[in-house]
Amino acid sequence: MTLPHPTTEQISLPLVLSVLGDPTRLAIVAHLARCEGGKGRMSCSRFLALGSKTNLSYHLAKLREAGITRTEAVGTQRFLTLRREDLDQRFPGLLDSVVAGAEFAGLPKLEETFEVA
Amino acid sequence: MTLPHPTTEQISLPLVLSVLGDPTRLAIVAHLARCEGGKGRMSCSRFLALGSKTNLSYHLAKLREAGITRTEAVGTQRFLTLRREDLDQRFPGLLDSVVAGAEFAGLPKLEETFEVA
DNA sequence: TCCTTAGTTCAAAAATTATTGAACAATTGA
DNA sequence: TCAATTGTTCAATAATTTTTGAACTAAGGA
Repeated sequence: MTLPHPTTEQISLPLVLSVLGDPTRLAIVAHLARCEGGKGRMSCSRFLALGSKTNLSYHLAKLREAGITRTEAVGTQRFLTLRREDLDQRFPGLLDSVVAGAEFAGLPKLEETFEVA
Repeated sequence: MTLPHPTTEQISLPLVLSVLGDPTRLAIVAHLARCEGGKGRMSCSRFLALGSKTNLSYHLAKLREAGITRTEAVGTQRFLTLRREDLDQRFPGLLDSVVAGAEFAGLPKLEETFEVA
């Protein structure tokens, strides 16, 4: 069961910007970038502090559809990773500046977590 | 008659991102950045190809309120400039990467124009 | 003064996005 | 097998954003 992701070339700048413009989604991206040097996989449930299960599912789908995150299904869980390399290739410097700015944006903060699996 | 602009510190990242996420507004910003090394002043009417007078007024107000552009009134005209220094200070690298990405985003293109006044 | 130009404001309508809860599916563990 | 966990989908609602046209303001020029 593979979820649909855009290819690197399909990633659209206006879409990326508007998807990142939502505080909940920006907090998710900032958290992914902060944890394990931005290479971490993280299950959706990590983000439950940011909203209901349903609403989170909606926001995470937006991130995936915009090409910002990759979602892999493992069992009943979904693991999220930042598509850092794809984004850096397509829009050099964008993710870094957004993540840096997000640290001071007063977004909902999530605890640092360590992903074992 | 001075229009309200946020101070540099008031510029909010999520707001900047969502305002730039609209293709019309992104085209305006890309055009401002392209002309005269991004230092150009440009009257609103330069952008009429992108929409009606009323609609443009709406989008330009969004850009101003987000702190992306500065609008000065001169007679009946409004001149727009990019707030490049403020944005660079607040979110280093963001504007450059957005403008670079916008060149390949298939946005509505405006003619290069030369502002005399 | 009267007209034109440049742009805003307002209210309504249209369109899009976000949020919710109920129902569902798939996996995992007891 | 049964129950719990993880998350999705659907339909409805709420909220926000975008677009439009009519009316308006404020200069500037004839």
